[in-house]
Amino acid sequence: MQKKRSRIQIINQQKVLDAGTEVFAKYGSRGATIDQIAEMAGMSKPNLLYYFKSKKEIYLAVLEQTLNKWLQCLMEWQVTGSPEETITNYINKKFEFSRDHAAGSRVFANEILEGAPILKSLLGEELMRLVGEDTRVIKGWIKDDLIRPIEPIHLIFMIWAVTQHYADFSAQIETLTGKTLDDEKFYKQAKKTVTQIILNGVLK
Amino acid sequence: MQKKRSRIQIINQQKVLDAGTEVFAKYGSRGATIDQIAEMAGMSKPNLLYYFKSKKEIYLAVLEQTLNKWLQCLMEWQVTGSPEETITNYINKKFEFSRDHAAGSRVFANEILEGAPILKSLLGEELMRLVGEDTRVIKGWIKDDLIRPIEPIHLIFMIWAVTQHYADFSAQIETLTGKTLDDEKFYKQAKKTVTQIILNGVLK
DNA sequence: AAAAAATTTTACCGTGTGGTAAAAATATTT
DNA sequence: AAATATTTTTACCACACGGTAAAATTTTTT
Repeated sequence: MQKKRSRIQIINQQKVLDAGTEVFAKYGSRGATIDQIAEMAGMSKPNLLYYFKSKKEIYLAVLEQTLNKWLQCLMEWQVTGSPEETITNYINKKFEFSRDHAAGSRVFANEILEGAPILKSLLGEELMRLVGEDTRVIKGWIKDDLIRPIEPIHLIFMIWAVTQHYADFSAQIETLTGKTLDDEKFYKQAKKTVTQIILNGVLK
Repeated sequence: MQKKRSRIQIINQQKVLDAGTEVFAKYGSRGATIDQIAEMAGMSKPNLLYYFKSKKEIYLAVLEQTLNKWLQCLMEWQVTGSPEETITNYINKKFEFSRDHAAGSRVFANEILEGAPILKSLLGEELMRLVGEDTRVIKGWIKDDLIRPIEPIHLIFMIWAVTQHYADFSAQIETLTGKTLDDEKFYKQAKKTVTQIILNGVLK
């Protein structure tokens, strides 16, 4: 039986989550410090610890928040129409996520680089199930002769890899192109090229 | 005028670089600790600091070692034959790198997530030049009507993204498939699927 | 307006971490 | 074998970092 969160609580907890996302995205759960997060959130360290009682608790909350958004993204697509439509839609969603939750994507990247100790248990079955579904859909397409015979899991990885790349490695991309996904024109160009190559790559 | 490095020096410096690569790969330059590196290298912290006088120095040495291997990989390919041959060869080389230098790839990933403060200056021009060359080659192919008209830079990013994904996110890949690139069969399957999709994606 | 509850600040503490000094031990050269 | 140079260990130090206690302040309720 939880008491209703006060106005200030709601605001400040979100401030901490936002700041935490930025800092964890850059330095990972180990490299990030409470002081950094507190400063970015615009409050003193003890004040921050009034809302989250430890660094680990902030990290877990950040991971969970990001996770929910990510899972939602993965589930939002539908096998409504043709493979072409479905894949296009899937890539769209993933690109949108990379643009709108770049920091979150990087928090994930850091967590996985650390061996995914938390994500493994947080995601566990859930992701396996989702990937299983996707694999089955793709296998169906192959059986129905709608796409070339490829190993489904690697197509999924390809799409994840490429879309996440634009979020996770934006620092590199920016040095090389001067652009990020925030640049509308660049965003569309990247999405178009990737979609084109993957579609032509798998469609018969 | 450097004095000749002793037998023990050569062995132990390499031990530190190897251990450093592993630890920095997991926790990044900030999250990694000298103690961790020393333990993994099988020596005491002061002993390690006898060979490298600071954490930063270890990190720079690790980055540089990895960078050289990576640049070599990027330069090893040749525009000898057809786009098909060339791209296949390029993907091959990148996959090989991901398998044989997975930890190094992760060190890079961490560095870029941190904003690439060191890599930016270490790579600077070099990478720009290399990418510029690749871009020009691809543009040539398009002009000669050998491949579809795509935006070259995104094709390059795609290949980097996918190949690096298998090294950087191997923890995730392992939970989902139970395999890594060390598994010969999985390695070949991944390479084959990725090559197939990209070739079909760009070839006319 | 007074009382109660929630929030923020100040002043800390123990531990982890980067790094050093100097003695002890080991290798190498003479 | 003695002398010298190199390597390793022991014993530290200062500061960063995670976290706490309690007083001071602000907000909300009565």
